[in-house]
Amino acid sequence: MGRPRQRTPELREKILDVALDLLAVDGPSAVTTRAVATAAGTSAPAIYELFGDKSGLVRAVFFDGFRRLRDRFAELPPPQGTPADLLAVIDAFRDFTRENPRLFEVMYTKPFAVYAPAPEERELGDATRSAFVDRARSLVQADQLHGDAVDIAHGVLGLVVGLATQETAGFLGATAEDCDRRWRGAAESLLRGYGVDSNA
Amino acid sequence: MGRPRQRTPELREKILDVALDLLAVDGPSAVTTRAVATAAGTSAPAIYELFGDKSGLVRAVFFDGFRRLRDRFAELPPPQGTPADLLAVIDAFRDFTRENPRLFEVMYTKPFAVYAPAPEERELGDATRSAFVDRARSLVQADQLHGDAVDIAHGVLGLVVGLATQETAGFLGATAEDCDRRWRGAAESLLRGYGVDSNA
DNA sequence: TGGATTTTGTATCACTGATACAAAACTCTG
DNA sequence: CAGAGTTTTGTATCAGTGATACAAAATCCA
Repeated sequence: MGRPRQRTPELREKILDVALDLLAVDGPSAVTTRAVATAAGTSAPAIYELFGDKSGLVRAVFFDGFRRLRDRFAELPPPQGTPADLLAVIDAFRDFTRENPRLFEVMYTKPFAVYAPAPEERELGDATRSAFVDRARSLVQADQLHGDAVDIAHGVLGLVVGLATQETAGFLGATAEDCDRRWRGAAESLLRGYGVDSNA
Repeated sequence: MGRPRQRTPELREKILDVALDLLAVDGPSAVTTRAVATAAGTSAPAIYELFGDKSGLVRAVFFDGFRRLRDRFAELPPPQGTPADLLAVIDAFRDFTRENPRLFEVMYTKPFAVYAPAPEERELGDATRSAFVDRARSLVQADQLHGDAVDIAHGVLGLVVGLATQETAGFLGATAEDCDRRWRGAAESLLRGYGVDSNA
């Protein structure tokens, strides 16, 4: 008995969808509690009941971004045991950041002052690591790359995060050809460098 | 005649110093117009007279960051014509980001919703490019690296921005040794990879 | 000393995140 | 079927932010 509930898990998803949409279209400054609530057909306090506070909403966006990225990686063809396996992950990562630049920024930079992921949140949400680490490990075991697989994965992730940051900000190059060439050259060079046994 | 001026270029510098300090100590959310003005011994409208608006203040912080980074690069020993020249720039860049993590974020990510550098501002403020590009060009001419020097510089810059982003956020590694090893491994591998003539 | 002039800081606005609480919406009993 | 009882919701409000109009302050000169 009592007034029927409207602040359901379904409304939570609706709010999250609206937040993702506002973020993608008009950027972080458009994601205000009032704007999100109104566009979702409810009022601001619903966000606080369903997400705790605004940082909870941004956190949900953050996790959803990593879920989508994981789905993207899951569509990749099975690894063949060559460095091209890692190049495929790099390409998929880049495609994702070009299609979802604001979402990428929420995941890897901190456009919202109210939310910075704690290390454990980062690990939970980070689907990236395993895609990189698993392939790096296979390649190290196959003697195609040399060094610690986790170190290599962090290096590759560092490169792609940096290139994507520069590209989404418009500073990687003026033309698509410039950006393509720089992505490809850097990715191939890094893997080539990891392929050399520096202790040999 | 009239009331003596207080909103002088000296006060502008004072305000900028205060903003840099508040940013470094308490992060972007501590840089409010009131807090900066009070700490500088003036009132909020002075900021608007001297900087236009808050994004103007953040822009000044942005430029000051690149000035400091350029000074850091200027202290580097003269290039010797080996890939170690670029490794030295990479090390100096990393040192800078570890000593000024919030400032680095203002320069390369967008922690303030109100300010994103326009491409021409980025080029003006970017002392990074020439330090990387000049050395890359020398190494390409000396046949130590292969490819376009500007492309290589963008690739190296991408790597260091990404690694620094991850490190300042605490996601590059749990210990200093982890971070050191991953920086070194990635930097050396990338340069090693650029050293191979992929068209040969 | 007091008018004229320039500069400053206070008071205020719109908007944001956040929340208290009265109105709304429903169930069930007498 | 009226209305008490219960639960939920959205409105009204608060403090803090970026921004600005304008009265008060501070000076100079007649």
